[in-house]
Amino acid sequence: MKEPTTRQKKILDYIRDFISEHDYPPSIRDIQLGCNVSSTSVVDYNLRALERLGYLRRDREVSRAIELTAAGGKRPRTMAVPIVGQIAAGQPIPVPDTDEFPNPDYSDAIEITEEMTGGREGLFALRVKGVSMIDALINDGDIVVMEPAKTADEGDMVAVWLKEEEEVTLKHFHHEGDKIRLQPANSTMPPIYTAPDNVEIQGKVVCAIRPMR
Amino acid sequence: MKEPTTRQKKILDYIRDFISEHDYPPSIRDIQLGCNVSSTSVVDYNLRALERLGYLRRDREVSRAIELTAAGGKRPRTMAVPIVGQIAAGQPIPVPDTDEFPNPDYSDAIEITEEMTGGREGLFALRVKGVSMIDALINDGDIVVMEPAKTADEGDMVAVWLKEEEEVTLKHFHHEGDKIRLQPANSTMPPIYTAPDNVEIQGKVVCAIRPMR
DNA sequence: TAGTTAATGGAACGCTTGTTCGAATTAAGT
DNA sequence: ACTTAATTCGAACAAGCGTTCCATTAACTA
Repeated sequence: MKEPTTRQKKILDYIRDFISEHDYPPSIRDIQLGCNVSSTSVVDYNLRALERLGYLRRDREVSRAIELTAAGGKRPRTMAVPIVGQIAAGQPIPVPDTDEFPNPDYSDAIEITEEMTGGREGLFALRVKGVSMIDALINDGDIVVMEPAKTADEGDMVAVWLKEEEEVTLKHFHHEGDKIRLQPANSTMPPIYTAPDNVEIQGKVVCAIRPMR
Repeated sequence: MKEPTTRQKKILDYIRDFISEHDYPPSIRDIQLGCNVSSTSVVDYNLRALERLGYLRRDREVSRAIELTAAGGKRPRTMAVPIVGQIAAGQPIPVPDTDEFPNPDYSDAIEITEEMTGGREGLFALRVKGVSMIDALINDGDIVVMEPAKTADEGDMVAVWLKEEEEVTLKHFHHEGDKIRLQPANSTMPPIYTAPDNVEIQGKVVCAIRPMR
């Protein structure tokens, strides 16, 4: 792709900054002033060039209808993941009813970039209570983002409810013969071997986040 | 806070959807058409009400200058944190030269919501190499977001370079008498006691993120 | 040197859009 | 029933704003 000129780069940066600050795009005359361009027609000229190069999109005849594309540095999309409850060793995790979406109105939520979610839908988050997940390298207060799931692929990190032990745990999921091997993320810790009908997969772990207070 | 009326809720939803679709806010007449309102003045009237209620902000006399606030469902702000290198036990962490900002043009970056950064500036991120940070409950491949710092407050989790041992470690920082106590996040692990002139603080850990492949 | 294309300036035109005003309608309170 | 406030309407005004046209300058090519 052909590179934008110095002036076009400047305009692109200005649009980026303007949107970041105002949450709405600049007008042509805003750009004119902000980039020391002498005429609106020059701005229009360069915007057309940038549009042709694929850095932005415009709705003609509509004021401020400038939309930056990915190449132009579009703001990444995020999604609000509701924090639906806690996860602790002694109780199954609360999996939200997907029918209730999209208006669960939970008290708290966390924003995750699409980069993290990988486009997955229906995610929910749990706040870790206690240090029982320490072998998954997950601490008290951490937040785990989960995807509802009943089954898992080899190696997925999942939240499983162990029926016999009556506890939930976060482990990497593996088949091993006619048993299930649940491997802690901390590879120095020993795995758990158990029968398939003792494990109930409650969700896949999408990512874990540890905010420092 | 007083609740918006049915019509105002409808307008709010319309604005949200419009921005989500177009990446720029609607004009008053867009809202008029989209919400089946008979007059632009009614839209203006209700926008004023919504503004007074704190659901949005407007720049007067500027077209499409509608900005949704948090209450109104504003898209959260994010910042791109450059991944400037790796963190491993055997080498000091690469702290970026803050003078180079804001155009380091690193190959990779991670988007963090302002909710995480707490408004902090100049952050950088490191990819963890190896399992040497396991006592900080941080695994191989995790990403730690850091804030440049030469000093730390009690309890902060910091990246410290231990001169004598010639290694970097992530610990909670505490003063204890004339010594420094470096406490692992995993409270079952023993702390390190060392002399103040043996520790060189390289940055504060803002948060840790573990994407699942 | 002449000719072509890219880039810039300046100005004016006309649609877009926020604003305002008076009046009508409805809701709420006394 | 009367008053007052809250909403809605329709219309018109004025500033905002994208567009267009023409002239000018610079860079490149034949």
